[in-house]
Amino acid sequence: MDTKVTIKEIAKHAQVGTTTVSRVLNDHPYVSAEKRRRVIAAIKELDYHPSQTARHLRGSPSGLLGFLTDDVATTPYAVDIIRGAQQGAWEHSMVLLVADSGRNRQSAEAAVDVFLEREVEGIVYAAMYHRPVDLPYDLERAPTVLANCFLESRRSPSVVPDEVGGGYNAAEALIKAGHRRIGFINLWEEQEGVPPPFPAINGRLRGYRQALRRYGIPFDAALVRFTNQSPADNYHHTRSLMSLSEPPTAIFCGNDKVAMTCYSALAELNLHIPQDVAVIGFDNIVDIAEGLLPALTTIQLPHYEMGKWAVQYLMDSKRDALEPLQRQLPCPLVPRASV
Amino acid sequence: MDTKVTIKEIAKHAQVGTTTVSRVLNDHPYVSAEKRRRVIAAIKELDYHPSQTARHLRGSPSGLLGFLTDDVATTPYAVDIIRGAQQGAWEHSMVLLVADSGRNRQSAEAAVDVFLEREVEGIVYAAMYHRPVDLPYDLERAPTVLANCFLESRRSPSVVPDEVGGGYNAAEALIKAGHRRIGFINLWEEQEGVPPPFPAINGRLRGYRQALRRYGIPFDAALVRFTNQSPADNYHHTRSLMSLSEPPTAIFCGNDKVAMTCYSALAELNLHIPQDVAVIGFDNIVDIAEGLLPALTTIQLPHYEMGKWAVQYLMDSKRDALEPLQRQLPCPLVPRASV
DNA sequence: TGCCTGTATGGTAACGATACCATATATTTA
DNA sequence: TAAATATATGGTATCGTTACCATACAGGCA
Repeated sequence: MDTKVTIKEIAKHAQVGTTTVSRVLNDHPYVSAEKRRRVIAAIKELDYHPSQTARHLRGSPSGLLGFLTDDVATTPYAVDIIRGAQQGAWEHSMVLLVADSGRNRQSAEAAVDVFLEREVEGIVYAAMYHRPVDLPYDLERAPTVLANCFLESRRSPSVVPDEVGGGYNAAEALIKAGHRRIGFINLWEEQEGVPPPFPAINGRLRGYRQALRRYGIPFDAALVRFTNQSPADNYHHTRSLMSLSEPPTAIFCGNDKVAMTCYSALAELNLHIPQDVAVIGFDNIVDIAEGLLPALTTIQLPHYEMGKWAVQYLMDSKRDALEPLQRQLPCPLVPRASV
Repeated sequence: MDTKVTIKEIAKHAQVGTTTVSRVLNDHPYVSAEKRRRVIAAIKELDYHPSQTARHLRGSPSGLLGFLTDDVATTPYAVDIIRGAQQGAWEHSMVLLVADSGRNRQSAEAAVDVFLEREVEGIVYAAMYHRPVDLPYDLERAPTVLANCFLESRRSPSVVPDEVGGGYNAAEALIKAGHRRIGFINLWEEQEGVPPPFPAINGRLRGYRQALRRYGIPFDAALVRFTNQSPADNYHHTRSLMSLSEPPTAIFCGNDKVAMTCYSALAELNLHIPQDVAVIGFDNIVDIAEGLLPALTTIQLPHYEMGKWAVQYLMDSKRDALEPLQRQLPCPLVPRASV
């Protein structure tokens, strides 16, 4: 690189003082048209770019946001959170600094230290699946918004998917298509025999029940299953549901992967989708949903929106303390051909 | 936040000069054990963190790397490139600044300007699928490494998947399992009737042919198909392959999505995988590959590795000019149950 | 004893941009 | 016409850190 060009050289080149150059750069008044013109010409000619570093040292905000994830790579589209955050940051003329917290608390602390050394104006802590988390650093250290996760204590603002609404939307879509017996293969993840606190599981079930109630359909526990998400288990539950004395005419699958196995199981039974049985998924893993035949109707998780919201909220409440608002974003229906 | 604590306060608190504090911070010699102890104590007590901004202004390198993507979100795991880059950066004590280039050249230029204003030490330009690109900014502006894409001119170093090797690996896995008639449903993407230059397509086909040649199996053009990637077309080609007078005993699918449709088509024909027909995919979209029954044997794209390599190369050749090395990383076999 | 070298220490000028202050001229108002 | 105000302009201290310089004193050597 050539030696970087500074404001001084612009000043010399345009035959003005450095102050005048600074005034032009920041649109301050009290610069004659003639000098402004000369300065702008010099900037163009020398390809000058102001140093953010110097600006920041002088007192301007850093223009930096930290984005910290747990790197548990589960569902691939969760990374849309980062795209949303990036977009939000861009709209506020901010840049995103990303790090992942690694597996241990120590390297997470280190990542936050790195953020703070660069004086980020805020941190988005994002989880790859919706769950409660322990923040791996002291909350006081920087304004923080949680995305796709939350603190049990609710002391930080957070933005998460409205799982209840998503479950409701799924069930309602099936009901509106005329179904009254709706199987539900919900997710499950044992942890030492204790029911997991994951909002996806309980929330979607509550939404499912709400929809039934709303449309006057009695709840039948036999229709609700829990899968450990192995294809074998998904398969088993589909078969089991369909062999009930009064089998469902529609199946709400806990996620698109379950739906995928469900398709195969139904195909083996020679049941056609959606004529014989309607199927609805959850997550909108596009590769799966559009790859299946017929294409899978499913529910979208608002990953992109959560990332964007988190940054937005961080920016909006810049000066004030951060209200620990717990925001839920809708999980809309993505209608395709399976209902 | 409290007013940030500076080196001066540490100096006062430890009753030494600022220079001594700086020396302790940077492990310079000529500090007595006693003063070193006092300084370290003061740093701990006041929770001091040095300002990277000031350091950088003073002349240290910025410690920043820019990561720029085209945001064409296609295959979800491509974002592993960013994880790899992040990991690589971390290992070099660098931080990653991410931006996406937006749809148009203009906003890409703007993103690069942002990078340069912060004096990134290098830029990784990553594409979401393997292809030739036009760099949306002037190469001279910063040392650049391309990941998952390349310049036609090859003037910048780049790291891409070894598509030929991947195709070879897939075909070889099938051959080693005893298959001699191997169908290949390759990808295709028409662009005004002109065959696309995408390396995935040509490379994998070449690999497939190499493997056949290596094992003395004659090439049969009837076994090679091209799909526009719509489920309908994938389906059609599977059926068509299986209705040949001498149908294949194994099918190499251009990607996992194709394989997914292939599974359904074979199920309808009452053909079992892998007993009747073996299937192999490409991409290792885990949600698909592990969700299918039987689990799909496939080829892994080295996304994570490309990200990491790009950063590594950028760092290794920091001082010297960047040799325009064109690196190919292997696409290894991921054996599961479908072969 | 005088001089060098090695150790220890702190003052201060940079780095690049901006805010404050001082100054100078032009324009308005009493 | 004098005074007050608006417009224009540049010098310089400052942000937090480090490099350079100056200083000081210890011990080693001739």
